[in-house]
Amino acid sequence: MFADRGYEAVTLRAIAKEIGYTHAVIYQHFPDKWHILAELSSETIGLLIQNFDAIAAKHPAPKERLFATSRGLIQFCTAHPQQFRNVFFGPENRNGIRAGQYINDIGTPLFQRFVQLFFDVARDEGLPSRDDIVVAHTWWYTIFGLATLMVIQGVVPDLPDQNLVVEQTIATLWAGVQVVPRLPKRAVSKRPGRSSAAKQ
Amino acid sequence: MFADRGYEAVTLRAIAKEIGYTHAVIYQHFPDKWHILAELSSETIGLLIQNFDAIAAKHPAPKERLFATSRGLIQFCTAHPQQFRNVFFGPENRNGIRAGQYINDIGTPLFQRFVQLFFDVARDEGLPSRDDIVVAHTWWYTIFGLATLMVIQGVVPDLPDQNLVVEQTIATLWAGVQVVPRLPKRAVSKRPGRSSAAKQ
DNA sequence: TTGTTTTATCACCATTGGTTGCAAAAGCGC
DNA sequence: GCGCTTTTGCAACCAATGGTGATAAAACAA
Repeated sequence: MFADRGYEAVTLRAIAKEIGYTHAVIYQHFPDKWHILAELSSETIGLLIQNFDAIAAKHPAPKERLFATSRGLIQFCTAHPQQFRNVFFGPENRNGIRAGQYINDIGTPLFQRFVQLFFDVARDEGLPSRDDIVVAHTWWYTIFGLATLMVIQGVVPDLPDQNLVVEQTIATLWAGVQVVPRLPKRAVSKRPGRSSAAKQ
Repeated sequence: MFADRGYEAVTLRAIAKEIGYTHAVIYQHFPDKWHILAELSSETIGLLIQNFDAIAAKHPAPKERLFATSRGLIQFCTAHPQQFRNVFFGPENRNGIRAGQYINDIGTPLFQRFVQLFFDVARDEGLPSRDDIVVAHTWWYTIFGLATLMVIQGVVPDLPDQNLVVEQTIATLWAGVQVVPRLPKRAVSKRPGRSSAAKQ
């Protein structure tokens, strides 16, 4: 129901009616509404990890594994857009924690798997990188960010064929990491402009 | 107040108290709570465009303009994280429209500016691209997605220096677009796996 | 049959977004 | 100043929501 109508639109009484109970009974299983979403989010991330592992298992060559899992992540997100939104961009509990953060114990392994995968690629392909961990972040952020934008509508209008953008992104990333330019050690704050570097 | 505490946490009565009125008075100026956010979002996007133009004006060389506006977008987003979230990931109105979509008339110019900028870069630098518009999307999505992940906490744990990731991303993108590999025309659906290509 | 624990419900609460009718106030022509 | 209209603000109210006991029914154990 959360996936169909969104978290806010689903009322506890509606859930109760769906399962043939009164809404009060739900509080014997969950401390509050938010924890229902947290439970579901945990399952979603579990599926995401399963998906990641299944794809990785099919591709022994690291480079192909990197490509396939990157595509797989995006496919998974666009296949379950509302779940993805609920997990990472959904409501916060009274402590300002989102479900994705709350179950970070589960989410972290996914990211760590990816970092390991990228290290494998760097070794196997002899990538000329020095800061592999930063480059790994770059790749991951790019893919994850792309998945996000494809799931959340209205950020960018008139997007062409999504698959094309995904492939172009991966191809561009790959071309980029093969060169992996030395960072220019640029000083952002060199210009005496007004306040920048706000860090929230 | 929305920027401080978040949309849901701010009650209309709290707003009314802040301005020294009753909450009923607000409905003489806005049809509902959501439209207050829409109005503020409109201002936010206006600032974003101003910011974009100001940065662009300072950099006559297209390549530097591309770099500077890319950094500027991310800086703006991380400097106003809650506004950014409210605009693009905030609540939907009863028609399922987010503020960012609602004021798309304002948001679209920003994207179009960027596309034009990228075309300038491609011409000026003699980029070997064929599908400039797709590559432009790629760059834009990557930067925008990166900004998103830096604003929404909890998606990726243990991020290293944010500035480093930004610079690495831009450098990688730049290295990539200078090569701009021919897309492999990969057939995602070649493998007979189960349902993919879900398009929401 | 007893006593105990689980399960579900009903009635209730405070708060929220939103509406309505009415009175005070502000404008305005004179 | 006076009478009239329009604007502005408010108190009271509404329905719905998340959440909370007190209590009764059911299940279980002896």
